[in-house]
Parts: sequence; structure tokens; C-alpha cells
Amino acid sequence: MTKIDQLESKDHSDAAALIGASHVFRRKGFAAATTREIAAAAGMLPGSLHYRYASKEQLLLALMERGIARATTSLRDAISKTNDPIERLRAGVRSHLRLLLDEDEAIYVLLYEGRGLSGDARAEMVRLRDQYDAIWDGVLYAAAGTGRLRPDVDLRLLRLLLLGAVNWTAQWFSPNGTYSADEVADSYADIVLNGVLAEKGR
Amino acid sequence: MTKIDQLESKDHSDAAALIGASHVFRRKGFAAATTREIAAAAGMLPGSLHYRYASKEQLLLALMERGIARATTSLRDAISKTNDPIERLRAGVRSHLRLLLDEDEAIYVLLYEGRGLSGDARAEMVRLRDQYDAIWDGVLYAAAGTGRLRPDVDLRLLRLLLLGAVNWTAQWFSPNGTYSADEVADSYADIVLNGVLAEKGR
DNA sequence: GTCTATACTCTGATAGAC
DNA sequence: GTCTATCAGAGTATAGAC
Repeated sequence: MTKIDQLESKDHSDAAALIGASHVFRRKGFAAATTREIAAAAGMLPGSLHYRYASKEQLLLALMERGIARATTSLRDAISKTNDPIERLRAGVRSHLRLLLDEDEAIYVLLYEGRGLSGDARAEMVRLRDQYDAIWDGVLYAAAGTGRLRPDVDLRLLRLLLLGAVNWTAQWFSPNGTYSADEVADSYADIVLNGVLAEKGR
Repeated sequence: MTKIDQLESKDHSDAAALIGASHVFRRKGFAAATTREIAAAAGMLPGSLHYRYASKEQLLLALMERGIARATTSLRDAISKTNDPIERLRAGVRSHLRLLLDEDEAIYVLLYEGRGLSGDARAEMVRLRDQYDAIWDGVLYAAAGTGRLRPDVDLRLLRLLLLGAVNWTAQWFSPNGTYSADEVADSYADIVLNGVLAEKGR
């Protein structure tokens, strides 16, 4: 093997380990997942998995870092398609939900298995998640700046409500169910923007 | 000991086991919790804990059943205080959030540790959760029946959005933070009812 | 780089004295 | 009913051959 081949093989096997881990972590949770199972899902043996990632926790950290990088890229990409902050909000919800429900099991793990990390790794993960939230706060702040939002709405609570509902969909959503990920996203955005009351009661 | 004393002692020690378990499950998750730790938190030794509950999973099931019974009682109680379906919705959100954030760690465990149960126990838990959701659907259906909700709103998605956001608060809420549980509840209800847009854009 | 084989720890659960 | 002592199995991680 040349150095290039080795590098490509390394990248490929690293990715296989991460994908295998994301399957197992998603299905059983971090604590209940075994390294033997992860290795099997990645098509390798436990010793080889350990060669790639020194511990189960480091595997989780790498998986989360990859997940948050993808989520950030996807969100930035989605909101760059329009300049209207309200439309950016809708596009952001679609981006987030599509990734969580259809595309990337690492996002679920990132959202629900944070407890698996300890110490510095935990702090690093929180820092990355805060960066993602900061993009959202930028969108919401811009929306408020247009004067089109009620001035009494707390933007942080608005983000927590919206993303909380979105994150929770992973608990009940089924790809064979009534709605697609995009339909859920659009309905959620619509309710939060317009409310459900027929008449405004303020 | 008389029979009555034994019974009271049994109930008391059973409750101690459940409370200990709820602490440990809440802090570390079901899979990472150890029976030794739970026994210590309950002020007893592993052998005694095992005398009360034959397995870790049975302990989880008992804890969840207790949690859902409390949530159901609390919700019924809250909505019985008014006849206005919109006010019932607000009261229900307060009830749910107060229990989750301030009063009962079993509710968190119920919401987030369902994976710990398998087979029949899992099915039973889902059945009980569906009963709780059915109360909510009754409130929302009644609200729609008054004609005060937009007719195009999907009531199931409305429940999933609202309760999803509410359940997710357990991930970020701090008792020392900016808002109380009731403040979050009222803000969430307000946003979902009225929306955040200053002008209705339909 | 990947494999086999295994060390060592911790876990849930049990048996049986008191 | 509660305790002590312990078992059998599963878990992560390692060592070292290839």
C-alpha cells in the first residue's frame, strides 16, 4: 500500500466505524451499546475498532463532532437560499428536521446521548452545540429586527420552543407515517409563526 | 410487627426504592445505572432491593407506572378547574411542566428512558402514555369545537408540537435560571396560541 | 492494519444465614 | 425482611501474533 492508499483506507475504515457506532447508539443508546456490536456493525473485529478509536467515549465524541459539523453546514446552506428572515426560519426548520429524521443518525445521538461524554469532551460538545444555536439566534434576531415579530416575544424561549418540538419529533416520527419530515417542519413553523387561534386574543 | 406495620413498612421501603431509582435513573440513565447505586440511594443493600423488585427492569416499570399515574391525576385536576378549553390548555401545560421540572423525577424517566423496557412491559407503558395523550386530545378537540381555533390546524401535530417542546425543556431548564417552570409554560402556550408574527400572514 | 486470545473489572442476580 | 457473600456472565480494553 502506498501512503495515499493507506490514508484513504484509514478514512474509509474510520467512517465505517462511525457509521456502525451511529446505528448502534441510535438503536440502543450509548450506555447499552457494546463495542463488540459496534465493531460488527462496522464490519470489523473489536481489536480493529480499538485501533481506530481508543475508547467507546472517543467514538461517541468523534461521531458527535461529525454530526454537528453536518448540521451546521446544512443549516447555513439552507438559510443562505433566501434573505427574508421569516423564510430563513422556515428553511432552517426543514433543514434540521430532514437531517434528524431522514439522513443522519448521528444527529439523534448528538441530541440525546450527551450524557455519554464526561469532562472536557462534554464541554467541547456543549461548545459546538452552542455555536449551532447561535446561528439560530442570528436568524431570530434578524426576524425581530424587521419589526414583523411581536416585540414581547422572548427570542431565546422562541428558539427553545421551536427546536425543542423539532428535536422531540425523533421520539414519535415514523417514515411510514402520515407526514413527511418536511410536512412536519412546515406545520411547526406555521403554528409558531401564526398561532392556532382564529382570532388574535391579545 | 403486626400485619399492618409490615404492610406500612413494605409500602415505605417500596417507595424508598422507587425514589432512589428515580434519582439514579434521572442522573445517569437506565442503562448506566447500577442496582448497587440504586440500593444505596434508597438507603438499603442490594439484597434488600432485590427482595422488593426482582429486576432492574421491574423497578423501572413500577417507577414509570407511578409517574404516569401522577401525571394523569395532575392533568385531570388542572383542567377541571375551568370549563374554557383554551384555559384548560394553558393549565395543562403548567401542570405537565411543573411535574417534570420541579416535582417528579419519575416523569423525566418516563419520557426519556422508555428504551429500558422490553416486550410486554414496553407495550404496557406505551398504553399508559397513550391514555395520557388521549386526555390532551380531548382538550384540543374541545378547543377546536368552540370554533376558536383555525380549522386548518392538525390537532395531533399541535399536541406533538406543544408537548414535544414541553418535554424537551428537561434538557435545558435550570431551577436557578431566568424563568420558572410556570413562566416557561405560559410563554409556550402563548406562542402556540397566538403565534409570534405581529400581523397575521395567512 | 487487522486479527486472536485474554486480562481484568463490573454487573445483575442469587443463596442462605440471621 | 434485611443482611453478607458470592456466582456467572458481560463489559471494555489490551497484548501480541501475523
